[in-house]
Amino acid sequence: MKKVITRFAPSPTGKLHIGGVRTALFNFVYARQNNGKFLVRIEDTDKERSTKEFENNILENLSSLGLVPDEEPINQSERDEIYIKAAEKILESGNAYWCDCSADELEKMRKEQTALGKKPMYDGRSRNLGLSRSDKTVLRLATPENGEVIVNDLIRGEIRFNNNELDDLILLRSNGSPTYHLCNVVDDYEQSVTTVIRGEDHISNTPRQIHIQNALGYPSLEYAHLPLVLGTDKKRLSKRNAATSLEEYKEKGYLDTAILNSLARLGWSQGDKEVFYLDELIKEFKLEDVQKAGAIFDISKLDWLNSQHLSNLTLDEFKQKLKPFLKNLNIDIEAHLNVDKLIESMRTSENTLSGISAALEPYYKDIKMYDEKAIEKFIKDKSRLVELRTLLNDIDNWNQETIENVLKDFQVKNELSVPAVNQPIRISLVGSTKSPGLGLTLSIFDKNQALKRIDNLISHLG
RNA sequence: GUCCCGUUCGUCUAGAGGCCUAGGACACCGGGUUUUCAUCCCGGCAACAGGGGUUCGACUCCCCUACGGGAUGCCA
Repeated sequence: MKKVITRFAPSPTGKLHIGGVRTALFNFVYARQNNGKFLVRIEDTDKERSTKEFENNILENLSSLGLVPDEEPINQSERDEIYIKAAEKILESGNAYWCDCSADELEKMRKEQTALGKKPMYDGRSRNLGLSRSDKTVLRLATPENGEVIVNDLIRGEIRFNNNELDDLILLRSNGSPTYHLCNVVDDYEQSVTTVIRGEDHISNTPRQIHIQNALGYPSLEYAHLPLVLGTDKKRLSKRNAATSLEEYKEKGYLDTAILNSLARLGWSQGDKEVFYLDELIKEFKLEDVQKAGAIFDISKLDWLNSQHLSNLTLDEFKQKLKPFLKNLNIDIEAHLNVDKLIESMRTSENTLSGISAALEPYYKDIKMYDEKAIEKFIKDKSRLVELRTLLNDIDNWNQETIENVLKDFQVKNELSVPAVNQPIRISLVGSTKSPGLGLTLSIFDKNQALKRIDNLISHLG
């Protein structure tokens, strides 16, 4: 049995895309569960659109997710020689020919075909012309005209294509540079790739690539075409309908593990289990069980998954993850008297780290803005607040239990409703009516801070 | 247009001819806990695209239609 080798082959024409992450993940997991290798190959043959910046973004993000390739990634842009050699081999074997059709001519041809209701495709007009190489000729593969190619797909089974549906694709451009199909096939062979796991949008490329393999005498590969990740408009996820780059999700405060989890569950499931970590995926994932239909990426499921992954973190881990998000708000996470108590009581307040950070802001900084509606509803005049301040000021033993008892006594004695007592204090402390239990919230601040905040609200009321 | 792939609750999915009165999760709605918010717990709503076969029996198998997506580049 040959060692399984998978690869993720992005072209660096944009930041690491969430759909790309899923492709990489499935490649990684499949390699791991077969004790094989996971490779990354940068397909930067399009010199116009490829940038080093994007390449670095892809590589860095991949490794931050833990999808680390087992070998140093290679760049196709540095391997022209190998591809050209392969192209020459195909030419020598008689399976390729030079074609001098201009862009205009080809466009005209396609228009005519379309007008006749035919599939626009190169008609092979230069095939038997015996042209030789020039700066105006491209090298085309002589695709078999009859018969069919069968793609054996791990997810979809056999897919058949008639050879007469396939036109003679370009191997070498007129400037001599190799094209995607050639490079892709050659590198899969050169890197001993055994299994190609990629997006469904490549299905129709597969028979063409198989023809190149055949012309080169390469062994056949295993294929798995993944359903596409879709936006809510049912079209492939694009900037038009959602955040597409991994970076954007990280910046919003989604955990790597949660992102991976939600991507894995898109198109695949295992019983009733929803929460997965990478090691569990490696144990339980089955490529054959992947769904065939495209799947809409639902942010609310990610939100929930994120909350699950967040709650599975220890307090220390959680604080580490939160730290940079607070820093973005100019907050030093340790700059609070009761950091651990505060963070622990607030960690379920929102689903994302950025959301939690925002919710934490009033605990670290003075209240900039009070919820005026809440003030209107719960604070008729400041006299009660003044009264409560005195009450709290008299507490010597400043802890949650004592505070709660004092407030309860006051509330019962004066026959007041709980909100009538609690909400004014809460608004003083955090600016709104949202906070953990009041005794807990008060004890998170020290007595002086708490009284100060009450004073601030009193003076705000004027 | 042509070729290819697909189609179960709003969304992700379970379902390999009787186990389906179609299960779970998210979302949503209602209730409980917290007399705030969030968490948590309980409950509810909600789907086999349509039509033909095959079969004693079809979500499951076959065909057609419809719809959706992908591909049709000297992009990858």
